Amino acid sequence: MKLATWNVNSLKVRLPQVLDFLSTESPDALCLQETKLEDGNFPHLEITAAGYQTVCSGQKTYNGVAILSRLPSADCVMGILGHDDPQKRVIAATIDGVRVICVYIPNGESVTSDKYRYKLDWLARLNAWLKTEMAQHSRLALLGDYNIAPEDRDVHDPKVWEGKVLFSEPEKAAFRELVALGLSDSFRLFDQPEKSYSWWDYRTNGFKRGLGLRIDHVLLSAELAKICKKCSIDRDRRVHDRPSDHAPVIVEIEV
DNA sequence: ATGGCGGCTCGCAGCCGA
Repeated sequence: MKLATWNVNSLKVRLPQVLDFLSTESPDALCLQETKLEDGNFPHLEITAAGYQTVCSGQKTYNGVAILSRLPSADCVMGILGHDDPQKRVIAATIDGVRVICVYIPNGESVTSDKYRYKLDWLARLNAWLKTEMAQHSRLALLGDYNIAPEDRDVHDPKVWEGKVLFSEPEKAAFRELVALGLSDSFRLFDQPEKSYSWWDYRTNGFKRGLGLRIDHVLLSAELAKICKKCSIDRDRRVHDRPSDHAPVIVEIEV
């Protein structure tokens, strides 16, 4: 089974690139973030024609998540249970016996922002909800844009980023608390190239300069981690004409 | 080097992302 996650930064703009990804990678499931589309405008025709079914939870302008899958999905849940949040950031579904949870964790803006407090509160709510999801599903994958670089090696210059949003201690602690639920960062189960990142800032011409962060992750439950065979970042997608600022992350599991 | 980009909108300027 191949699972992938990609913050597309507008599905309207990136649809041709998503269709190309589906045809060349043939993932069993693809989690999308920042679709920026209301559900009524979701490109179901094109996705269906590519051989994929969709569950989506979107809104215009901001946020929006979706899971595309070859096989039908079951028990779809939108949002964090008990958290009445107008921002569409979570969708979960069971696909071929695997609980696939797609998340777009808030950005936080800066450590002094109200949005940063919202981010930390949101992460605590996610953690609490995941406990119940994990109790029900031994095969569980949490994929998405976490907006957290968990370790020094995930940041092009840890000194520059020290204490800043995406790399502050409370955010890293929240990431470790997710791992402490019994999840594994699939990327670090394997040897990886140095300077492996999943996001590069458009504004600083970050991609060409190699200035990136690894903030898109696939966390796997113990049962999936022990049969995970590969995790990679598809950085070549960032070279494309009109690329998303994020690259896809792909995992292969022997299911 | 937090913007210089690139997406969005009851749009042509201002917002937000990370």
